Amino acid sequence: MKKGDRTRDHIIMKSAAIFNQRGFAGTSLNDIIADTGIKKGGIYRHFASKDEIALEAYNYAASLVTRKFSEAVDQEQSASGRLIAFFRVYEDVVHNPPFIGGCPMQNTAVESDDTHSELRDRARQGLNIVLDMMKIIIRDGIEAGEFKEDLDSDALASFAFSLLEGGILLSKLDGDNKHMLMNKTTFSSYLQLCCLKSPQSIPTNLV
Amino acid sequence: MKKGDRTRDHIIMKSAAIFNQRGFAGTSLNDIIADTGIKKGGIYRHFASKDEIALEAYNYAASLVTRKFSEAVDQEQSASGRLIAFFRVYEDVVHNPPFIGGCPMQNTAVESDDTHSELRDRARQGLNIVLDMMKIIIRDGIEAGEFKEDLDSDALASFAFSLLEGGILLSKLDGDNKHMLMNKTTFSSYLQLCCLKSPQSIPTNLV
DNA sequence: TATAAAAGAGACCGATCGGTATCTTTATTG
DNA sequence: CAATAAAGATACCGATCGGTCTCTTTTATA
Repeated sequence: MKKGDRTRDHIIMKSAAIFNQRGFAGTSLNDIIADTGIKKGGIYRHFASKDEIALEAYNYAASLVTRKFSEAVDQEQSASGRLIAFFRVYEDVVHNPPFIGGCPMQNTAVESDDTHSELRDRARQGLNIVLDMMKIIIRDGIEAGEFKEDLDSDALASFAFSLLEGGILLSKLDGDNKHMLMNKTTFSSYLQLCCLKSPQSIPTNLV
Repeated sequence: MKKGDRTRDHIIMKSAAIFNQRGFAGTSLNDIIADTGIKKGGIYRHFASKDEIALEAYNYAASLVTRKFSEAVDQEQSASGRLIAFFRVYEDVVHNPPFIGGCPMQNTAVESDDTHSELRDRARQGLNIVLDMMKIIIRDGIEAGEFKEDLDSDALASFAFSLLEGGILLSKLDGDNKHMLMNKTTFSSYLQLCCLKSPQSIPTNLV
């Protein structure tokens, strides 16, 4: 690996942390210069524009969080355990998030929604990656007989992911992990009471 | 009402729409000048700084959404109906949100989380206002015998609001209201199956 | 309606924005 | 180790940033 490639990676990693905390518009090249210790001429040797840095930075942060999701999911055997694993990744979002600044998809989505179509598209990709992970887990759970057969995998995936992202929002804003933890608990009981086939399942005449 | 006060309100209303779409850092005074038709000198006669405009703009947008929440809640009699009413306000978040640009609390929270403490404090106030509204509804529902007595009002309020905010995030990013609608449906069935006391309540030995 | 006060336009301020061109230094490779 | 290519620093660019000042116009009041 050449020197230049290492520098490029260094810039991406550092700027990802800044972008994820201050946003695209809220981050200036001087911020990146200050954090990387590399002057403007050095930075622009590796990137054509601020946009290119931001796109690469998002990819880096998002793939890192996705990897942590995968690792947490792989530690669980049951489908419900795997769904709840996503919450474990963010259980200390206030002081120890999987990536500094919180969820890259959330931060990027909210800012770029009405402003930066390229970044928004990346965030949309990230959304679909996580939703697909969840849907596969749910369908596997149905096939394995853990979940009820008429379970709507799309609805449950959106439900779980919304709850996760909403919990991140509330806990970060409040400076207290309690919202995340309560959501995890409530979601867990929802899975047991409404999604499991047996033996904790509720009578079918009530569904 | 004097001319100046009307102008001030006009600036607040217009800039609230811009800030809620492009964010604080992503909005320049020239954007506000372009949208209001008032030149810089005219604007700075009514506000001391861009920060002051943003704070007033947030107050305006947030109070408007809060009013729509109240109106929707007031149309329902049951506690579960009132909780679901919050979702109705955002049911067409993609094309017809209660305020252009989406949820002001969400947009402000995500951007100002690590950058602008004054704006973050306003967003935090907004969070607590909505959570308190929900908690009151839930406690009233318990007292009225609609909800089970051991229901955790804090947990259910965080749960409902997280789901709402997460649904807004997913639907806006995806450009499709389906996430919001699915969340509303799933949450509705959760209320019926896990929160109602009777007659739809589930057997107590399963709770 | 005269007059003072309020409101707004327009020019201007230094600082910073993203980005480029040139020159020096550092790695890489024959 | 020499030659060359890669990498990075420095200085600079025009544009725009938030904000101020002065002067004109409009509004409200006596």
